[in-house]
Amino acid sequence: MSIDAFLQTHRVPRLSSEERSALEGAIARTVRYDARAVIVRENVPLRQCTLLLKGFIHRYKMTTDGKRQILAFHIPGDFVDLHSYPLKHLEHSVAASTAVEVAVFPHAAVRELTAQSTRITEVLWRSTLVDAAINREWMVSIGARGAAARVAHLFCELQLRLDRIGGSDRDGFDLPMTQADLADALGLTPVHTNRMLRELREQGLAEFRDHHVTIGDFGRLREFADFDPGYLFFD
Amino acid sequence: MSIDAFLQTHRVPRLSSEERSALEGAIARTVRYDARAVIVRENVPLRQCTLLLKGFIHRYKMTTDGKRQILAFHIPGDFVDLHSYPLKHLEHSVAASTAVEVAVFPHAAVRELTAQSTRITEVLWRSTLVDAAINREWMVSIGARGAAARVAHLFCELQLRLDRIGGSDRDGFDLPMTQADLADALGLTPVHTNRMLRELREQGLAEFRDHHVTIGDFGRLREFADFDPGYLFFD
DNA sequence: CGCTGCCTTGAGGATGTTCAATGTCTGTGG
DNA sequence: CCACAGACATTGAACATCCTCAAGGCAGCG
Repeated sequence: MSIDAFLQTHRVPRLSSEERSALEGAIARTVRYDARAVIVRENVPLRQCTLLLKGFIHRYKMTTDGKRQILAFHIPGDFVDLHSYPLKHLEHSVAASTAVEVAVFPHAAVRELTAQSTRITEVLWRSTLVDAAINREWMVSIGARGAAARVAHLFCELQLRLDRIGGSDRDGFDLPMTQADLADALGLTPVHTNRMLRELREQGLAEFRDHHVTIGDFGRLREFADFDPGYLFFD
Repeated sequence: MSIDAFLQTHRVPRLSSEERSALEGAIARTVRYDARAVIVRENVPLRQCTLLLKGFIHRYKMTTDGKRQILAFHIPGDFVDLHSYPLKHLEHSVAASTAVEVAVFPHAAVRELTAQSTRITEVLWRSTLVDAAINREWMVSIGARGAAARVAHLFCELQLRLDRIGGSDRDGFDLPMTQADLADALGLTPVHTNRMLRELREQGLAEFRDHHVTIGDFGRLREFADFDPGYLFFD
């Protein structure tokens, strides 16, 4: 049952129950990490991938002058570093945003899965490519959208992704990051992120307080953010 | 022989001559496009992928208010939209930067390849993930590097990628884009890009003139740009 | 010629950053 | 129970970076 969220996130193509249990069977073990623990360090050879079961994870890269760019936020059901299977190592690091529980898939088990079923292979491959599509949309946000829209766009994305796995509540969702984390994801400073959050709040678009995002009117936020969910590939 | 550049870009794992010819055999035909032709339009169902043989291609996405973010530049040997195979359609568009020649791989042929050889599958999967790694590095550039370093970083990347396929010359490489194209890739305005190019020129780091980039001292440019080629996965 | 596309430069302004100070909350140790 | 430290949020003021608007230059081309 531990891969339910993964399957919800990637509905296409549907897998048979044999395929589902083959996937489940590839899990070697589950592991817990404390908040802020570094799960994968860049450039270290890897022999396993991790699927996130509980909590939040982020991926990031540091520049020489000490700036951190957060590359992705991951929620339960995300195959956080499946791309380490074809790549053998990662060029960025992976860390726990909160206390997390992950399922470990040894590369050897992934290899067996792909040898046995081209359908499973396509589902796995596809999931790495949806991550890439999200990366690209973030490029658009950081490169071409103003700061306030950038914050709003991230909130829209997380709302929909969390909806899909039952991780949201009536009027928003829990977001365990700090404003400084958001800033590093959005290519802004913490100070300016704070001001943009105030603007969203004053305009009644969204509020971020006590690690919870409250969205009054999703349609209005979506329009403000220039948000089109197509890139999430929920088909 | 048309996939030589692809194999040079993705040296690992090495393929047997049977695997190479299987890859070659999956090519249905080659097609030419004029400069600026749109090769793939976003959200249109696709039944084939294109491998770039000659010329330059870029991928891009438009925002509602008319800004264009260029997501990637492709050079010969790049499997431009292989990710359309697992995804079935793209969330962005693909266009020819110059007159180009591409090899067409029907999705059905890719499916046969993956059914026959897990090694080929891994090579193809890997190539889509190297593209994603480049996307992530661009996120770092746009989000965390100053404008001048951003331009320099792009030049470093293209130099190394072109070196690998024999597309560079002694002191630089041909780059058919306009300054406005570079601007849209870097998240800058054309005016500011122009000023950053002047700065690089005045500092003796790099010169962009007549669609040619001349790099005096790669080491110095690399340091200026905070460039680390690890993300290109040339192992 | 007189377009058109692209590059270049200047001046002024918007957006986002930096630096610094203050407030709040929480956990910790005396 | 209180004092204190640390992490995070918030605000102001000055500043840097990058953008916008506008004009002019140059080359290629019908």
